[in-house]
Amino acid sequence: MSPKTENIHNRSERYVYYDVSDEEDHSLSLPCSPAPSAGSEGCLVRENFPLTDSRELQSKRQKGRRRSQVKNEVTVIKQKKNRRIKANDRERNRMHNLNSALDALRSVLPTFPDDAKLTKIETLRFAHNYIWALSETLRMADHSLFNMAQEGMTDSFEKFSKTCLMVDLSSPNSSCSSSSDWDSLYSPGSQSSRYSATDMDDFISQSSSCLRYTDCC
DNA sequence: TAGGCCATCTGGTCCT
DNA sequence: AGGACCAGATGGCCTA
Repeated sequence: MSPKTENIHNRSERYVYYDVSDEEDHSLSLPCSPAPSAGSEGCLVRENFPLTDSRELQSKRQKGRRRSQVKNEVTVIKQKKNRRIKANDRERNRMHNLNSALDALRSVLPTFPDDAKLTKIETLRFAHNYIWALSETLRMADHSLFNMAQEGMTDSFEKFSKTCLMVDLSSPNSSCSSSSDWDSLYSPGSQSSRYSATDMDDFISQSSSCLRYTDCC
C-alpha cells in the first residue's frame, strides 16, 4: 500500500467516524457517496487535489469545533448535574437544621413523655400560644404583686418574690399541671383553631392558680 | 383505603 | 457563579 493510498484510507476512516453525527459531512463527501470505500479513493485522486484538501481542512475544523461543542455540552451537563447534587445536599442539610431547631423548641415545651411527638405545625402553634400564656401569667403576677405592695403586705411580697419566680411552669411535673391540662393546648380539633381562646383561658387560670397555690402563698 | 405527615428532589428567585 | 430560601411535586409510612 502506497503512502498516498494509506493517507486516503485514513481519511475515509475519519469520515466514517464523523459522519455518524454530522449531516453536513455527508454533503461534503457526497461525490464519493454512498460509501467512502474504494470509490472514494478514486474520487479524491481524480478531483483537483488542492480543492479537496482545503475542503477537508475546512471539514476538519468544523468537525473539531463540533467535537469540542459536544465536549462542552457534556461538561455543562456534568456541571449542572454536579450543581444539582450539591444543591440537594445543601437543601437536605438546611431541612435537617430546621428540624433540629424544631426539636429544640419541642424540648422546651411542656409535654408529657407518653404524648405523641408534636407535629411541626403543632409545635409552632403550641409555642406561640405557650409564649402568649406565659406573658399573660407574668402580667397577671405583676398585677397581683403590685396590688400586694400597694396594700403594704411587705412580708408577703418578699416571700412571693423569692419563691414564685422559681416556679417552673414549663415542667410537666409541676404540681398544678396534668397531662390533660397541657393536652388542652394542642388536643385534636380543627387545624385552624386548634388552641381555642377557651383553652388558653383555662391555661391562664390554671397557671394563675398554680402561682396562687404553690408554697409561696 | 383515604388522609395526614414527612423527607427529598427540583426549579425558580433573590442575594452576595 | 454560587448559596439560601421557597414552594410544588412525589413517594413512603402510618393511622383511623
